[in-house]
Amino acid sequence: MDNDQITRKERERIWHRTEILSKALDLFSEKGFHNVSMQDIAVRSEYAVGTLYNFFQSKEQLFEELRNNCADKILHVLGPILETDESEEQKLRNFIKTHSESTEENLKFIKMYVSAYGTLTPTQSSSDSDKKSYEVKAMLINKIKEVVNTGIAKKVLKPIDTEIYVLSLVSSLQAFILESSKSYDKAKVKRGLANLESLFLDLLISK
Amino acid sequence: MDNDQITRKERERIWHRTEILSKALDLFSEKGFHNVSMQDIAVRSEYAVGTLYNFFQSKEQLFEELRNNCADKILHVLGPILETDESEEQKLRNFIKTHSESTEENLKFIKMYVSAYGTLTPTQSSSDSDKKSYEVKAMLINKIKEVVNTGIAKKVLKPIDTEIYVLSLVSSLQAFILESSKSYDKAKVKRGLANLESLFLDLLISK
DNA sequence: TCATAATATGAATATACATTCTATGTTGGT
DNA sequence: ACCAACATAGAATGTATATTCATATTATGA
Repeated sequence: MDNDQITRKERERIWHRTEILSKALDLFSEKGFHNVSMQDIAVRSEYAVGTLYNFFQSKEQLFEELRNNCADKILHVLGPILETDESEEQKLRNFIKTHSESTEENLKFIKMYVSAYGTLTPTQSSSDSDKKSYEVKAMLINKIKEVVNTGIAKKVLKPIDTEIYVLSLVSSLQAFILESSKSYDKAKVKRGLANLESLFLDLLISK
Repeated sequence: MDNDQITRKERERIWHRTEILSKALDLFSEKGFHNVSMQDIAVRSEYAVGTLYNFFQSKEQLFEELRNNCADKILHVLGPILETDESEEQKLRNFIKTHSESTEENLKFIKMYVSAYGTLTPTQSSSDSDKKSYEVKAMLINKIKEVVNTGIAKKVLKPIDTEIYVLSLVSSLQAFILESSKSYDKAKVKRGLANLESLFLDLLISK
């Protein structure tokens, strides 16, 4: 129980927290923020309502934590892909492909986010607690723009309107992921993403 | 006051109804379904809360009516564009271009819808009252698919995965409209749509 | 002008939660 | 086994807001 090592109690507490977060995420992604009550979360996570408040200040705060986790995870998975030393073309291909793996995990986040705020495309910062996940999204979008712009500057990609291209790419990926969540079929998702890839890459590569 | 002509009273009643609907639409599109109270609608429309219930059974039902109006309007504007006797290419171009006119009007609907359900892309019928607007959207998407497929069959368009193409086109248009709603600048919207048009048409036309 | 019907009103009621609080269990050290 | 310290429980409280309803206002036509 010395002070630089975490106690079992602390470990358990953290574990319980993540359990609650995980069940809450399931619920939020199924029904959306407003249609999930603390009661619901309590039942699903097999804790009492009061107990939830030992872990989280409020429903808002619980939700916010999920949102931030989400942002972190997405940035962590997708960010590095755009920073390798491969060609711009390859970076973009990898970026799109990766969505088939991160989908199962991130789908819930996407759904949750979308169900609460309506869109994943950055909008005027809805509330204020929103900030972090908003920044993360903006950051990611900027990285993609950068890759495309660099490619264009190097003349390995066709010159196009980067703004529109990236908006289109990102929204298409999101729509696709939401769409595939209906009937989850890994093979189908792979195929769809491959098609999306050739769709969007054809635009950038002169044959 | 004979029975086949509408009385002034009835006309007024209808007018009052649409006034309420219009103000409610403003509110819903600004803040989303859950963040607007009947009180809010009453104040904005300059009626008392109780009066609203003379016109609508419930908040839900009021919202549902707006949703259906929305679906009808969209279908009415965009449907015919896909049914002219122009070339498939031209139909698609017109479809995209038309978004710059219908934007101001439809933006509110889109925002309202999105703020309540998270996406405009058809998903599994969320509730059940959703049915109509769901069907309308599916119908529209099918029409676009048909146009693309016909074009491909006639060999005037390049063969691609229609499913993905249409999903991508529609979601990009929506994202773009939401995006442009931030800073409303008609010229910019036109330019953006022109770029989207060439983006998506390039994919279908072999130079 | 008055009686009646139709509308509109907003205070009162009902309901659905978020949040708090006290009682009850549980754990780990002695 | 006993005692803190801590964790859990779920009933009680407070609040926001959808919905109702008794009353007031207005319109209609004799």
